[in-house]
Amino acid sequence: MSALSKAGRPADAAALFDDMLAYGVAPDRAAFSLLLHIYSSHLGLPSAAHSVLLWMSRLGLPPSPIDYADLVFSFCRAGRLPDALQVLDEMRALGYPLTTHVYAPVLQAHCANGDMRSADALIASMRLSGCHPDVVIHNIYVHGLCKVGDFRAVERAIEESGRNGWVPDAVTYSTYIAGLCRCGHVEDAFQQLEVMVAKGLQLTVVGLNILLDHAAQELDMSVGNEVLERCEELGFEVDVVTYNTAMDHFGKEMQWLRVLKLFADLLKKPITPDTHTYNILISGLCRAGKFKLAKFVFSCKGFVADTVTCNILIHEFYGAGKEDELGFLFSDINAAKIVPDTITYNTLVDCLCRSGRRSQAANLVRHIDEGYPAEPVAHLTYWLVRSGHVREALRLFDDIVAKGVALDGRVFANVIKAFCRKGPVECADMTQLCSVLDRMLGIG
DNA sequence: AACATTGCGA
Repeated sequence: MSALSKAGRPADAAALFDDMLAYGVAPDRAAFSLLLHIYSSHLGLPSAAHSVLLWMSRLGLPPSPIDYADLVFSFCRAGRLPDALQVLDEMRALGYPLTTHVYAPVLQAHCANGDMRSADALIASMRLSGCHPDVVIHNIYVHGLCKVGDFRAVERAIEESGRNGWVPDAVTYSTYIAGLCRCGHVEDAFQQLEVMVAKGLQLTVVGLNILLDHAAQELDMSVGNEVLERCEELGFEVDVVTYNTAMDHFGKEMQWLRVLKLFADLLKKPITPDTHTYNILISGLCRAGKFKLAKFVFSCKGFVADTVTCNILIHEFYGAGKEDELGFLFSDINAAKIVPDTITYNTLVDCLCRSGRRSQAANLVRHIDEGYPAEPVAHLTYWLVRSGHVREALRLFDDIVAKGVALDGRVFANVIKAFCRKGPVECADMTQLCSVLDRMLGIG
């Protein structure tokens, strides 16, 4: 079981436990612990893990503190905070030690909920119970503060770190810098970069990529053509994402030659392009009108297309009126077993509607998945209303309701958006809008 | 136990 789970086959490992029972071999404490770990950490099934815990207790094999910690982690990751807190209480009742490892996922869950009051309370209770919050605990906390945009509190936490017995590390500052970027405070982010460098700390590669990404949006990237070389001069580690980010920005500015040059540079370095790289390249080539070259890249050896590649190509080829050339794509989709996602369907609906093929789009939406998934329906509705076919939209709603599918809020939002887009000129539409909204609210 | 950036649709 251990070997299978380490080889990335947790489901097979769990099945092996059943085999063991079937052959009459009685599991010992270690076997139960392993099964619990597989359910909680590898398969993300906290309820199953919990039943293993009850099962072994009943057999007189007391679960260890590590088993309980696994369970806490698993409930937190599944977003089941109340269950996690209950397990925590059981641990307290049993007199098991509550370590930072046990508290970390709970704190993480509070932060993910944006509930910083509970996060503060948890850290305070850790101190009271004699479990000193360490760097990792504070890094989780800082991430939570960044998420809610409370940068003053981040400053305060770092300032008080000495008194509270922890030392901010590269993760602390990388988290802080990424958070500042996400809120558009790129200037402040660079200031923190200086602070951390002065302390002898190096930004993580991911942190660097985030900073570059946001800096490129603010600064004039076209001047900073040699940004990547400058990075390497400064000793920053550059990876494939760094190149992808730069290529994407030049692509958005329609500087196709620069995109190609960066791609060529990348190939010369010991950096391997990934699917993102090729997708950025393909979308850039299409937008530059180089469809033949895009097709060539698609068929290159070593490039594995994914759903996004297909979404890009569908969008671009339809936009250029070249949809009959998409045959190469569909033969490849079947070969690679690429599964269309909701964006694929949304894109197809948009493309069909844009070229006036409303009934084809309606037919598609009717047959996706179980029928009438929310997002493609919302896209179809948007186009029907925008092109003045409100009656068709109403008929669509009837079909959906008749099939027993509920009208999603996203459909509702797109109806309003489409009417707004039409503008105040067509006053007659106002009564139409009201009748559609009444229908959706079930009062018309 | 922690930080997560790049590609598609409206």
